[in-house]
Amino acid sequence: MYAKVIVDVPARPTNRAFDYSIPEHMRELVAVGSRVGVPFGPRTVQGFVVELHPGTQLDPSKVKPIKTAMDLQPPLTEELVKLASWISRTYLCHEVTALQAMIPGALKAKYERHVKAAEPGASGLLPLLLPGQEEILAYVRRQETVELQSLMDKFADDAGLVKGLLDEGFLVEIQMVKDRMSAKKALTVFAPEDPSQLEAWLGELPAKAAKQREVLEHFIRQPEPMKLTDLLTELNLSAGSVKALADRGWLRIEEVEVQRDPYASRSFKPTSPLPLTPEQAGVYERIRDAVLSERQRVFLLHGVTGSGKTEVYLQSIQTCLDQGREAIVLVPEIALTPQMVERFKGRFGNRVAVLHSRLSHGERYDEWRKIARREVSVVIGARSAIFAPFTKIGLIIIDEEHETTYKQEESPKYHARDVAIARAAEHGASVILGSATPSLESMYRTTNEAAAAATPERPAFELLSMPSRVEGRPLPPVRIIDMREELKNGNRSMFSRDLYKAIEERLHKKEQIVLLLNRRGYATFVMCRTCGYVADCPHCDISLTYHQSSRAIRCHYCGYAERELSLCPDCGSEHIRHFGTGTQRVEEELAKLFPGIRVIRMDVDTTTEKGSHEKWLTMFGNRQADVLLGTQMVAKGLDFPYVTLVGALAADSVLNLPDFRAAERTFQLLTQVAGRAGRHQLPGEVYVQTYTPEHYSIVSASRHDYMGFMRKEMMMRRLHNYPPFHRLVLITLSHEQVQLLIRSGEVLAARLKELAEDRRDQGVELEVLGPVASPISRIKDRYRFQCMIKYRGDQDIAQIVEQAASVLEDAVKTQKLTVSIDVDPQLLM
DNA sequence: AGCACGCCGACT
DNA sequence: GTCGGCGTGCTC
Ligand SMILES: [Zn+2]
Ligand SMILES: [Zn+2]
Repeated sequence: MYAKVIVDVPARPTNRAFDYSIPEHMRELVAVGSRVGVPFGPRTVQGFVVELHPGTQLDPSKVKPIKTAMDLQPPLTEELVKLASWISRTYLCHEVTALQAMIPGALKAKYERHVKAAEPGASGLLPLLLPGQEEILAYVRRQETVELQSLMDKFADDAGLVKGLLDEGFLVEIQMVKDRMSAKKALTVFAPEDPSQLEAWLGELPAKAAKQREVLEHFIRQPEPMKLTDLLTELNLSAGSVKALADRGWLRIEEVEVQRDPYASRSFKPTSPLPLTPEQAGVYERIRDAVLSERQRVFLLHGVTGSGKTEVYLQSIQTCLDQGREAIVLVPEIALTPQMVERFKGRFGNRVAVLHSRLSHGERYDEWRKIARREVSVVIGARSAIFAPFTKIGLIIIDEEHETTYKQEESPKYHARDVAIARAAEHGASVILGSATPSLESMYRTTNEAAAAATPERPAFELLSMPSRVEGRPLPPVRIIDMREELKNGNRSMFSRDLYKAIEERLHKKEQIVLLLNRRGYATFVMCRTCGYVADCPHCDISLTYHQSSRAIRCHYCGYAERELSLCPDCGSEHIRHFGTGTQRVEEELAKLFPGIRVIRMDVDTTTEKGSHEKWLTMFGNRQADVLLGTQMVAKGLDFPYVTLVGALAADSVLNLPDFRAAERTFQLLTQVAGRAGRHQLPGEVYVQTYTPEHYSIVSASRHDYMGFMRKEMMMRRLHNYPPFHRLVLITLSHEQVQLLIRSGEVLAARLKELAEDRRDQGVELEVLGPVASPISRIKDRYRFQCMIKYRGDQDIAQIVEQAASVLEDAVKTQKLTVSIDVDPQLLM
């Protein structure tokens, strides 16, 4: 038997399967999707088995055997292996990178090189050792095996001697491929199955063995096995007494694999399906029928905030589970709060696994294993949960589908929405894309125009709408405030007079306020007030940001840091201003304007600590503060019944960015934050401060008019050939020398145009923009240039891009040029 | 990506 | 004459 293996060497020439023979004793352990250790040239690397064959095309004597089988059960299903290949072709990444993205971090390869001393005389030579080598050899003999790196470190001055010992065979190398996961084991105490036995033994105990008595009594009360550490703390004992009982053979202590359940300590109130409104019921029935049909269907569910999408999700999942199939729910990381988890655990109990980045390696692995072992049938998680190794998926839900976090910024640069659709095709599953502000890309695919161009790979979407709020409360009125007028009237503060009054009123009535400040345009920086000098990173084309906590200024891209300045390096002035985050400034101003105001500030500075995000929200929910002030992150999350005022302080700060999605982002953010006000009994109000009050994204958001915004924005996009009408591929090149970079960029652009021209008769038509300098033109001393390709979405141009990029292969190899390809980029940086 | 093999400059 | 520089090419 032979296995085709994708090796863990992410490079162009190795981006293909290599054949290995499967030793007889490994037959049972090697399957499609297993990880294996294989010899690759002079070293040993990890690989993924992607195919099994009875024979090989190669000269069998050239084929080496697999060295180690790393899994008892393959961590990837055949479907996921196939999906990895699709991802690598679609997003132009190495296949192994796609495979790696599908397994939990704990299983990522770790390479260790160990050495041991050769058997004496094995080399057949009299040991002709250099001075010092004998010492090294003796050290290794004492340790039996030593990790090569630690040996090199220990004898750092004589690294050459170590190398010599290796070359001459006095030391032999053992290469190991490991993963970071050693299943966590805990000593567990077991009582005999017959509890009456324990009572009998109780009598046999010497009177003074009080502690041992306690242990036996415990197991009479609770015969279930218990972790030793838990037992010791509960009964306040030392291990000796338990050990003594085990020595008598009365109790058994064994190492048992533990599963960490991060939610074990929480109890979830079981909930039952709620009655649906006619609107919800109509939507639910469409989804139910699709799930039951077991065919791929994609729904775009446009539901205003508060329209009760979650209940529709829950009941649709129930349908899917009743059918014996599984469900995946994706939620933006920031919205994956305990409250959100609770809604799913409350309904489906321990059939739910939760995957998110705040779990430790081990916790994540445990949740993942519950999925792999089919102990659960629902997964809720952030982007990468789309790779849950289920085998019978019936439903995939992507909540807040417009969120950019569903696009991975590192390779593989996949979009979870597209991966979901690909998996749904394979499983005959339905996909629900839910949002109050659907992305234009998704909306476009519900149109007749898109339906006409639909392919199995890019199916049309079906639009479902939930335009009314469940509790019937209207969306809050939104007031646009023209900050130019304020300026004219001499108000230079961040608060307009109207917003000021509104805040004052809420404070008086003891109601709560949410204030939003987009981060862009209010970034932190350091400036000399005398000469205007701004501290820039010496390695990147970006200003340094001020970190109040460490009193340092640092670069967000390369980590370069220096102490805060006291003198201007240019003019020597002492008038240096360290601008904190925008929110920090707002906080200061609030304190000045409203003495005694209680403000919770949520931004990158205050939410880095694990769990802090939730802590602040809980505090605010308990009315321990008057104002919740923050960036994007306050736009999401909980319902706060006492919030009656929402203020967007600089609504247009995103609009000024050179990004064709700026209007869409602005609209989404304003709509989302407006949904925070007046969700319960008390009526709410929203104030939007802006310097561009006439902009359609702001006007439409103030009217809660998604369709109006969407039509206008569609027109703009069509006019400029932007997505969703055309698709984009962004190719970014980086190198230390600008000249080489420009030359490479030009070669690439020319090659792209040439290849497109060659295929003109096959309907290929693409526009190549650039090369131009990237918006951030230098990072870590490397300059960056980019080419943008625009093309009609019905073409498959991946192969052309791939081929064109290969002309740079030489420069990549010999000159350290880097090429990064982003298909359907979300950020044009 | 690594790592070995192989062919030219400045050292004992 | 040799040590080591990194260009070139391969890995089942
Ligand atoms: Zn200055
Ligand atoms: Zn930098």
